[in-house]
Amino acid sequence: MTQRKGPTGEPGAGSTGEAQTPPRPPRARRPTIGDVAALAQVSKATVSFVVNDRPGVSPQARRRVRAAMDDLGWQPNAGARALSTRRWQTLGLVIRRPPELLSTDPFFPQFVAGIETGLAPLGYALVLQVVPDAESERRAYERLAGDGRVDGVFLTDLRVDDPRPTLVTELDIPALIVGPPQEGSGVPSIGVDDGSGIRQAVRHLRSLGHRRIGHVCGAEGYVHTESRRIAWSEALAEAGLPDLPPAKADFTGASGAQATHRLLDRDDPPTAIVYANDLMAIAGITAATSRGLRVPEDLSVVGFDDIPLADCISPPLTTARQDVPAWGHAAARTLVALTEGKDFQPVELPPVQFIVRASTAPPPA
Amino acid sequence: MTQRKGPTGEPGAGSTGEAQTPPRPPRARRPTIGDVAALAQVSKATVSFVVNDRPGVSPQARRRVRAAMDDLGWQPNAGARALSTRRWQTLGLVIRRPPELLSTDPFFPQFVAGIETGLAPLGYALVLQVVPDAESERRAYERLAGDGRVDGVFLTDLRVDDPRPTLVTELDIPALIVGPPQEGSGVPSIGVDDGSGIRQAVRHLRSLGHRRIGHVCGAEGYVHTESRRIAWSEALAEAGLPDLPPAKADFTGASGAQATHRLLDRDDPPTAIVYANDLMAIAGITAATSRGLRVPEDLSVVGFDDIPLADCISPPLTTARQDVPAWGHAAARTLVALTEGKDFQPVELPPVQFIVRASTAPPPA
DNA sequence: CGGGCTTATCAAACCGGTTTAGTATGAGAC
DNA sequence: GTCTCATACTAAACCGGTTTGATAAGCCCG
Repeated sequence: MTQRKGPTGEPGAGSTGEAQTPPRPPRARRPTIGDVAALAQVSKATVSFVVNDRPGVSPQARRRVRAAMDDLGWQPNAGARALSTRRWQTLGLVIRRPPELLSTDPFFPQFVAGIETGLAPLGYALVLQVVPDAESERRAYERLAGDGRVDGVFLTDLRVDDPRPTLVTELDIPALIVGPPQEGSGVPSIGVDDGSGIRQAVRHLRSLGHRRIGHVCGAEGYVHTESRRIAWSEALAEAGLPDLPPAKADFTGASGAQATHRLLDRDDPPTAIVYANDLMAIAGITAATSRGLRVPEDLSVVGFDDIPLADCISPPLTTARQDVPAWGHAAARTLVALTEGKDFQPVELPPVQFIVRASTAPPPA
Repeated sequence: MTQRKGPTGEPGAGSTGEAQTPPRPPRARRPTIGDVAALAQVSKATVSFVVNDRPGVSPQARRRVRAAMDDLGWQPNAGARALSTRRWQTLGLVIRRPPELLSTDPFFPQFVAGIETGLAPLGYALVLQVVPDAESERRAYERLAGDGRVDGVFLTDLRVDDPRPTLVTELDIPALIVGPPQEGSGVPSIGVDDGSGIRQAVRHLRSLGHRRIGHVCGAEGYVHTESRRIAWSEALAEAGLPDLPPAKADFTGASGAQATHRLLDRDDPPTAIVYANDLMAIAGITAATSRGLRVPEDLSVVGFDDIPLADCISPPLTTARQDVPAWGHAAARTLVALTEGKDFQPVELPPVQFIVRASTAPPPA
């Protein structure tokens, strides 16, 4: 836990009791393009041409410059370059999550990893901000856009009537919505139809013979909460099944358990429940089991996300999975293209995959 | 999924078939310090003094400058400022994780959130890189340090004989190890003693009457895998309990289940198992149950992390929890201080908390 | 009323790159 | 031998801030 200050201890200093810390050696000045130019006996402009692969440099000069770069271990300074080119090679991601949901959501780390795979080969970096509330969120975007720290921003976890599409338009910064398109917002979007996972779930349960299929919603106000609820509701109608009121919850395990109890307390309890995420589904299994129900014999359960735990529990969870890293990858490439002034090209993403495990079975007779 | 191009549709364009996209309006030039200076009728230097709260500006001038800033909505350009001050106000975090572990680990998102709470008030930003292997990891640090994009870097998930402390010393960039101190590395560190959670677990099980307490390790090569294994081993010795060979695993659910079976296949199977993380512990419960053992009556199980699911499953998991956001917060403040040339001050973190739930009980008679 | 001293202000240099406009060189055409 | 015309190369301007050194103005005092 203590820092070694390098090999040169000061033997006398210790006994004096003074805080006589040996001065840390100043950070070495890094070489600049000027140093490289001098060593290679060319002008700064020539060095710049070489590193940016532009024509008009003789092979000899090019060699000398490369040698000088290697010699000095020079890398162009990102700030100086950004100042000239007005291109930061950096994208911004602002995540607004209540702390209690942060470590539960499998989306965020996978998405970030996917973004990286898209960004790294392009030499782009990602600046990340995690904010607790709407006000900090707005400030975060304003700062990112205002001080020119990023070339573009992602908009994730859209809410209904989200102010951010308007905000980024005002801030005049390239942006990409990660999720279903927001008609009329003017902001391009990239996302998969996650309702399809829910529809597959309902069809799967219907084909097993279920007729009363409940739904436990995610946190209110998110578009992906709504789209999953609506997909469930429409799939019921399409299958000619009776409507049930959806049980509100908020993606947390505790809320999922409560919602499960509410559904099972009904006079006509569902024989199957489709949850808006796996965490609630697993909590729901536990809740049902605690009431003496067996899963899947008495109650079928379907989750959403396919978290790593989904097949480590008993019974293994039937759920829907999106290829989140691929999504992040595509989002990164799309936003980079947008910041480079290219026109928006919609991208095809791998569809949501429905995974049947052992938490679903025919309803009790 | 398609982009609206603004309210002015071009009615004729559609039928021609040409890709006659209306030219996107160029991004507006943002105001510069010069614009503010001109509007306030002062020099750029005076504006700079005002924004940086330096003395030597009359109240009148100060007012005029502030008014002009508000009028134009000016924010200093981060790159230009960084170029002059050589301070980026940005920290780097490189995460190297095999993809399959990325979404399982509760540490990473919480830690990032904690970093943010430390960084945001200081006006600092975080650039994040996620890399798949050692080679990309080294390149990531070299790039971050070399192009001056960050003022300092975090080192997380240290491995035994990790090359990074040496690397950051060579790269001459402020760095902070997140985890137990690496003696002799010269790199300061901040971390809690996570062995204490394991020791508490062993003592807890011992006091319940257990005598054969097994351990399922994390992925090989990580210092936190080793420190947990060693803590378990030492705690056994200290409690006068017989040594058992640790069961190797890699933090994944599948490996945890396998390791559990190996332990339970022994002639003298343990009556309690301490897992290096919750995911393996939960998979272990499922594995044990599938063999007809009851948890906790026949086998006690202890996890590590306290993931949100830990108390949503049956039985709720006894586990150890660290205050990861606080850790991230402290790490951020410490690294910022380091980049500002201040001396390293070790920080006291809240200790690991041991949480007793229902997955532990006295051993069978 | 002139000299010393503080305070407010600004022009210019600087950070480290990119880009532009212009010069030097040599080959090829006539 | 001169007149294009590429091609290789460079000096200088520029990006948008910070910082330095100099100057001007105001004040107090003898």
